Amino acid sequence: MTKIKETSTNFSNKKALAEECPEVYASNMIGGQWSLAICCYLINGKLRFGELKKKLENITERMLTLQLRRLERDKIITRTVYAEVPPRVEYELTEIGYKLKPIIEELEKWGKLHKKIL
Amino acid sequence: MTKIKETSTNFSNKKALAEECPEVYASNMIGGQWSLAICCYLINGKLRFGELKKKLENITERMLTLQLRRLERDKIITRTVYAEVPPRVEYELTEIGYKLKPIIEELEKWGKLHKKIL
DNA sequence: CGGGATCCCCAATGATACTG
DNA sequence: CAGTATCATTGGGGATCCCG
Repeated sequence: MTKIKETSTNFSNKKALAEECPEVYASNMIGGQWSLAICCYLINGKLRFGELKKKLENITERMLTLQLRRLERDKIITRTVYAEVPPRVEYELTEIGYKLKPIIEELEKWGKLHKKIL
Repeated sequence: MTKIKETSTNFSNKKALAEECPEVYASNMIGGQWSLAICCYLINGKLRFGELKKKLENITERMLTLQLRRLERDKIITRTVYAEVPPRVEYELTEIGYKLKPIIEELEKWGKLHKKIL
């Protein structure tokens, strides 16, 4: 069993801030790393490990595994293992995971806006 | 003059992803680190360096400076220096910086939701 | 196929001291 | 007050190999 650190991302002392500040808390949950990209792809439905890896092109298997485990631990995605040969593992957003959609949409809008003023 | 690295956050190869994916791009801009927290405080109006430092309690001056410089470079905040003694420097969100508000609001909603299911 | 285990490096951050 | 400079540290993430 892989040891997962307590924190979602690397917040040294932002922990205290996150406690009282839901937006910072949320940002710590899905900000940075690959979490958001993974959620973006999963928002259209479940995907297998290999499919995610393909979509994320440059991610290493190690990283993908770590990120998925984090998201699973934080109840944002579910992991379903099928007892087959070869193995099949599917990842899907949880109910609250799907609720990230408005955030993603707003991020998308803003991202497009910001690119223009580059 | 402090050298600021090219990247907004630490995206190794997420760069490619961010190019075609505005939401990931946006997440790279404000996700992680202290960026979002800073924007949260500035959304209510301009603040001085010391005021930000106070609100962010645990941040070091060095870190705060770095984050502010990044945000300034990315046109999310403006930095105004007043030629006074003692010095006064104010930080304020730019137009596009203020447009982060919907994102922050959605993050806040989701954060509160997620805390409940802990 | 979908990982786990190890080794290792460097970029991000902390700590401390100094300054216009 | 609002930084800058320098050194020390650490853990995030890459590379590689192995497994059920």
